[in-house]
Parts: sequence; C-alpha cells; structure tokens
Amino acid sequence: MMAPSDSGPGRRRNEHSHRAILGAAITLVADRGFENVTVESIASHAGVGKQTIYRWWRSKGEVVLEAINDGFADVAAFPNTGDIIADLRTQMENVTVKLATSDFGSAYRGLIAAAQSDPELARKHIEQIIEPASVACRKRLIQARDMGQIRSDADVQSIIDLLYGAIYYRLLLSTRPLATEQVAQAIDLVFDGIRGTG
Amino acid sequence: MMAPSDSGPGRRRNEHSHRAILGAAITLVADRGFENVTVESIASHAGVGKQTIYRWWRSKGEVVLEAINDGFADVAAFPNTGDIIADLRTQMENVTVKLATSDFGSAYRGLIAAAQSDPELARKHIEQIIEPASVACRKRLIQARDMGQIRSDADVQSIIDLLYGAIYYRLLLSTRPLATEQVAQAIDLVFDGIRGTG
Amino acid sequence: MMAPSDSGPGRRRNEHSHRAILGAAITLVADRGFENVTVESIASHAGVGKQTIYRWWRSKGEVVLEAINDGFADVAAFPNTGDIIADLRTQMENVTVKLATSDFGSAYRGLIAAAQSDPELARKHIEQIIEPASVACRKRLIQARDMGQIRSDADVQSIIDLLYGAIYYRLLLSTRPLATEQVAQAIDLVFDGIRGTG
Amino acid sequence: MMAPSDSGPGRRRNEHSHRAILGAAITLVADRGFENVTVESIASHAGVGKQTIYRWWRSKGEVVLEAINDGFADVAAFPNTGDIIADLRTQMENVTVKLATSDFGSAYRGLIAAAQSDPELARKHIEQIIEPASVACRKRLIQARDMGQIRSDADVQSIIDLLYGAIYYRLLLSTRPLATEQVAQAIDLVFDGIRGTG
DNA sequence: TACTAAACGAGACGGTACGTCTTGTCTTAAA
DNA sequence: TTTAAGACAAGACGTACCGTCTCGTTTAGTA
Repeated sequence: MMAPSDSGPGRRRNEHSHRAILGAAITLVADRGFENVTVESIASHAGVGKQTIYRWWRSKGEVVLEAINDGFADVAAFPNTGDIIADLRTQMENVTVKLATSDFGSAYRGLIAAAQSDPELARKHIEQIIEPASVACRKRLIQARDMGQIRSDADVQSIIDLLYGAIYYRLLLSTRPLATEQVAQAIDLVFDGIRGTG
Repeated sequence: MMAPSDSGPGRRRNEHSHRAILGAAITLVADRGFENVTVESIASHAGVGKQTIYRWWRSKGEVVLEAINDGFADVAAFPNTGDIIADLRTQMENVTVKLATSDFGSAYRGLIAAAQSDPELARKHIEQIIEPASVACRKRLIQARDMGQIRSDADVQSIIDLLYGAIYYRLLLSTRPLATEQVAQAIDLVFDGIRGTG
Repeated sequence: MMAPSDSGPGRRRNEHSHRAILGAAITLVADRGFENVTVESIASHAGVGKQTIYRWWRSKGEVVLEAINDGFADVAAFPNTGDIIADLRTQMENVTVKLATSDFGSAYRGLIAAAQSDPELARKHIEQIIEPASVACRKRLIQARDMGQIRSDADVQSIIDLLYGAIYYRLLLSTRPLATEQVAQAIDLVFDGIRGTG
Repeated sequence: MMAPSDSGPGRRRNEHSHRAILGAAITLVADRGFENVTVESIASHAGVGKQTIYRWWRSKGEVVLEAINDGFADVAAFPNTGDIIADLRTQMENVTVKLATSDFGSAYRGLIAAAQSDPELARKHIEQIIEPASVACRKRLIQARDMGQIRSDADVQSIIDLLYGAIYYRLLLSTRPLATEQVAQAIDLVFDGIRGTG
C-alpha cells in the first residue's frame, strides 16, 4: 500500500473504495483461492475501476498482503509472563490457530506462493509480517537468555527458524491439517534442547 | 507422468521427446524462473507439439516435478554410518547444498508455489519427494532410537518436521541465502534436545 | 477414391471399411453439418484408422463427394418423352426434390463450400457431378433444337446455366426453402424465351 | 459489426483499428485465399489484439462480410434510363465485372462458402448484400412492368433468381472464368421470355 | 509351407489455429 | 482530479484437428 497524498490539490483517496477493495480481496480469495482471483474480479466485486487498484497497489499479491497483514493484528503482541517456555508455547499456538483457519491459511499460502516469483512482494512480506514476528520473538528470547531461562550458547535466530519452520513446513508442505497438538510436540523438543539452568 | 502403455496397438511413446521436454523445462525454469516459463515455450524449446506435453502431464508443474525428482536422485540415499548425529548432519547438509544450488532451488521454489493452488500437484509432490525423504529419515531415526542414540520418548515425526522445517523455512521465507552453516546451527539445537544416553 | 492396385502381393482393399467410411461420412454430415465433421470423427464412427481414409481419399471433401455422387444416381438419367418442355420440367423437378431433401442438400452445400477453396475438389465435383448433368441436358436440348422444339439461335449452354443457376441460387443463397413450385416458375420463364416454332 | 455504445463512461471504439482490421482482412484474403486467412493473421497484420476482433465481430466471415459490403458500394445504385432491358444489362454487367475481379470474386466465394455452415453469417449476407440488390432489381422491374415493358404475368422474383442465378452459378460452380459476354447471352434469353408489348 | 508385401486399427507425433482469459495501460464522461 | 466503465495490444491458456509416422496384426499373393 502506498502512502496517501497528505495534502496538495486534487481529490483525496477514497477510503470507502480502499476498504471495499481489501474486503473484496479477502472474500474472493477465501471463496475461490488466491490463483483464481483476478484484479478484475476484485475491482468488479468492490464496485471499483481496475485503475483504482493499480493506482495504489502493484499487484493482486500486494492487495492480499495488506489484507492479511490486518488479519495478523491479533497475534502481533508477544506474551510476556516471565516464563519463556509458556510464552513461546502460547504464541506458537496462537499463530498456529490463526494459520489453521482455513480461509486465512489458504489466502496466506497463496500470498507466499506469489512471493516466490515476485521479489518485491517477498521483500514486503518479510518486512511486514515475517520480520516483525521474528523481532518480537528474538527480543523475548534474549530477555529470557539474560534471565538464564535458556542456554546462553543457543543461537537465537536458529531457535526462531526451528519454531516457525515447524509451523510453516506443515502449512506449506503437508497434506495433514495444521494442528496445535502436532506443532506443540515439535516445540517441546526445541525446549528440551534450549532449556537453560535458570 | 503417466505410465506408458505396456503393449497393445498404436505408436509407442517417443522417449527422445520425453527427455527433451524434461530438459527444456529445467533449462527454461533456471533461465527465466518458474512463473515466466510457459507450456508453449517448453514445447518449442523441446521441438515438440504442445499436445505431446498435455498428453503425458497435467500441467507445467508436473513436468517440472518430474524433472526435479530426477534431480533429487543423488540425495535419495540416507547415509548410515552407525552415528545418527553424523548421518543426519550429512544428509541435511546434502539437501541444503542441493537446494542452495540457485537454479535447482529456484525451480523447486516455483514448484512448491504452484502446488499451493493445485492439490493434485501438491499430492504428487508429497508422494514423490517429501514422503520418500521423510520415510528414509524416519527409518534411520527409529534405528537410532532402538540403539539408544536418541531419546526414546522423542516423537520421530516432530524431529523430521523440525529438521526439514528449518531448511524449507529458509528456502521459502528468507531473504538471506540458504547456507549450510546456518542450517547446521539449527540442527545442532535439535540434536541437543533429542540426544539419548547411548 | 484411388484405383486399387491391380495385382501383386499384399492385402486387398477392405470393401467393408470402404462402405463404412462412406456411410459414416453421410450420417455424420447429416447430423452435424459438413464443417463439424472431421476426418477423425468419420474414422472413429466407421471403426477405421485415420490412415485408411487418407490412403484412399485426399480429404474429407472427397469422401463426401463420393458419397454424394452415389446419391445422385437416381437423377442421372435424363427423361426423353419427345416433349422437351415436359422433360426439362421433370428433370429440374427431380433435381430440386433431391436437393431439397434436407440431409442431402445440406451435405451437398458443404461440399460446394469446400470446393471453393480446394481446386482439385472443385475439378472433381465439376467432372463427376456438374458436367455429366450438363452433358445430358445439352444432348437433350440439341435433339429438341434439331426437332424445332426450341429456337435454333438459342445458346444451349446459356439455357443450362439459367436452369441450373436458378436452382443452385436458391440452394446456396436463399433463406427461403428450395421448393419445386418456385423453381418451376423460373423454368417456365425460360421456356417462354426459348420455345421454338415446332 | 456491433453498434457502438451511444454514450456513458468508458473508452470509445478505436476507428483506426476498425479500418486497419477491414483493410488487413481484404488484403490477406486476396493474397492467400479466404480459407488460409486466420483471425490471428488479420490481428497481427492490423497491429491489433485478437480480442479487439472478437469484441466487434463473431468470426472471420463477418469481418470479410463487412469489408466486401463496402466493396459493393459502386454497384449499389440500379440504373434507370427508362429502358428496362438496357438497365438490366448494364447492372448485370457491372455486377459480373465486379465479381470477375479476381481478388474480390475470390474473397466473395470464400464468404459464401463460410455462410453455408454459419446460418447467422448467411442471414447477414442475405440481409446486407443479396436482399438490397434484389429489392433494387424488383423495384425497377415492377416499374417496367407498369410501363408495359415486360409481360404483366411474369413473376418478378423468378426473373431476379434467373438473372442472378446465372451469374452466381458461373461464379461458384464453373471452371470457366466468369465473363460478361457469357452472362449476357443468358440474360438475353431471359429478355426474350419476359419482353412485354410496350 | 514359408516368405513377402500391402492394408488394417490404433494411436502418438509436430504443428497450427481456435476462442477465451487476464494483464497492465489508455481514454472517456460524470461527479 | 479522481472515479467507474470499458476498449485496447499483448500473449498464454488448454483443446481440437490436421496429415504423418510408427506399431503389431491380418490377409493375400508368390516362392
């Protein structure tokens, strides 16, 4: 999403159309799957001209990225109860539940697929979704490490890759449904490897 | 790829065309990226009619799947030196190196992306690539567990998901290049969690 | 249709297939219209390989030409009662009735259409259908002229073109159905112009 | 050709492309023959997308119909000198000369052939070309009949069918070239049959 | 009784065009 | 000046047939 012109002459961006586009995108992607949604179908569903979409987004993928990013709002805050193991478990479960929601998960899979051949979209995906989650997780892990809750020699980024890797692997590469219990087992194994003496 | 008719009347499948198609697919995907390759371009590069592709494969994705599967041949055999930690490290490193090969890795990313919106292709990907690797890994882990090299209460499938998850996460969701050292760090963490008393 | 090899070793032409092909051609053309019939559909309907059709005919048009030529057999003989006016009227009515038969007429229209862009087919059509009819008509007209039944200065070929022209014009270029009464009116006008003093 | 939207929003039809398409159609049909021209070749010759052709015409045949109709403009007006015989002779000669022009005649033969298997195209051909010519001829004949120049009991439609039939018969079903002298002979015969006492 | 040769049903092959779809851009009239 | 509508050039889609080319089998004559 581009920044709206903050001032100057000319008609301002129509917020109603903006929301209608994001809404149509999410609805259509849920209905037909990411690949079967076209910019034209989003435009006609939103009662908007195609040009209005191309004016503010580079592609269908970026529309969906913005819509999905909104949807991740409720798992943005990393819990901090003082118990790192419990907090990681909570957060990973929240993320898993979110992704296991079939409409949302399927839209997100479509977005990730689109990003494989669109480096700019990939960059924005990392920047807006992956990195923030990673940073929050890293911050919490470092705090825990400082408190001795996890081993001081464990590489923080590797822990993050293991935790999220287990979830995304099941999201993208498994015929089995993504379930919290399964993910929990993998997480527990990581806990066993990283537990500190504190 | 369909099974060739074993007998009966009619002209036989042209193996030269078969190989030319797989070759053209790999070359083109490496050159232009999966999304920018069309069935038409594969056909014309292979000196073949489009129908000959559609006769034997359902889509571009399935052609690339067959070509990629051939390419995985040299990491199919799971090492077995008796030392599970060393064997896992070797295998994961081999897989990582394979996927880090930019042409191959990029083709494979395209295939995985295509499979997100084509359940039949996803099924074949799992069946022909993911499952065999998973089965080989499981077999080796169970043997190691029986020998006491890894904890008897560790869930084998979870271990597999963690190991492969860490690799695929970096392949699909990272701007950083996929490197063996990085993957190795994650693997070591898993080892710490699963090491047995043997 | 090509001539069969007159001697030598080798399997002889299969007359059953020959008839099955002509039959399938007529049936299919009647069912779907000339343009919607393919060599493949004739072959599969006749239970015959495509090559067997291409071995004996140059194209779909030539298969249909042979089938149609068979169908014209019953209007081949020109009546000769001594009264040229009555004979012409009889013959033109027979031809009209034949062409007004919807299956036959529609197949024949398809053949004429195909001949517009296939000079070889056009040549064979003229040679096998148009010319024989023309020759028979010419012979009868000349005999009548010699008997003084038609004007001696009337150009015979022009009479033929007028008579057949009126029929074919209605067959090929009219939305109105081809009917004997209508054709008869035109013929009568020609009679008025050519009547002799005998 | 469809009627343009009379108003409302949206880009207007591009008249330059419209003319380029008709021009390319005529040129190509003259060059290669109707059957060897494809919608794709018209599009690429006209520097136009295929969709722009399919947006305004149902088929190649309808493009050519429009182009041919333009070409008939100079024989649209039926002469009226007061002498019906002379006028008919003039008009029939003009039409013959037009159709004998090899490019134009060959394009028109292709159109008539296409119309044999496309009832909608046939309807438009009749409506836009055959009927107007027929109506003009009928009007002139009725005026002549009223003036006693032709027999009052002659069926006007039959006269028209004879005159045009003789021309089209030679256009579509003869190996001999279409020539005015030949057509003239047939017309004279009709004149002999219809001449009135005026 | 073999051998040779042609025709057969089946069906894969390299091509070409089809008519449809979607892309991202451009043009218009209304608000 | 932005909007919705919608035409535009481009080009890939997957399908249908084309006419040719194997296949392995069947049928007739030589030999």
